[in-house]
Amino acid sequence: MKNRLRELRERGSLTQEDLAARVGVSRQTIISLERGKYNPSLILAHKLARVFGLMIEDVFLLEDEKEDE
Amino acid sequence: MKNRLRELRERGSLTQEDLAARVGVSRQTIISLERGKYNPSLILAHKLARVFGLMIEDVFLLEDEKEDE
DNA sequence: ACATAATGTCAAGCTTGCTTTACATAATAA
DNA sequence: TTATTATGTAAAGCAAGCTTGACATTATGT
Repeated sequence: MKNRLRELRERGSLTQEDLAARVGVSRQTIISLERGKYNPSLILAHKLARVFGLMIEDVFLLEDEKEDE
Repeated sequence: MKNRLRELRERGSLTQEDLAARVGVSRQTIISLERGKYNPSLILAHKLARVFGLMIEDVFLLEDEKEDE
C-alpha cells in the first residue's frame, strides 16, 4: 500500500507523534503506515486525509494493488 | 459507518453474492457492511467504490463519525 | 404446494490492524 | 560530553475485520 503520508507530513512540519495524536493512533501505527506495512481502516485513512485536506485517493495510491512491496 | 452500498448495489441489479465475488470477500461481509456493522479496510472500501465507479467518499459517509449507529 | 433464489442471523475461529513497552540510532544543540 | 528530539525496530498481546458453516425467513415462480 503506497501512500504520500511522509511527504505530506513533512510538508506540514508535523512529527510522527504529532500526526499520531491528530488522528488518535499510536506513533508506531504512523511509522508502519509510512513504510507501507499495511492496509489501514477506512476511518483512519479518512482522518489522515482530512488532516491534509485531501481526498483519500489523493493520499493513498490504490490502483492495481497486489501486495505490499 | 453509514454508506450507500445497498442503494448502489440494487441500482446495479447485483445480489450480495455477486458483489462479494466482485470484490473478493464473503457474502457475510457484504451483509454486515450494508448494515453499517463495521469499518472496512481501505482496500476493500476502494474495491467497492470502483465497482460503482465512484470515489470512496461518495460511497461511505464519513463525516463526524462517532460510533456505529 | 413445492422449489429456488436472495437476504438475514448466530456463533466459532482465523487473520491482521493497532497498541504497548522497551530499546537503538542519528541529529541538533548547549 | 550530555541532553533532547525525531525516527526506527522488535515482540507480545488485544481488538476488530473477515471467513465459514449451518440454519431461518421472505419472495418469486412453476
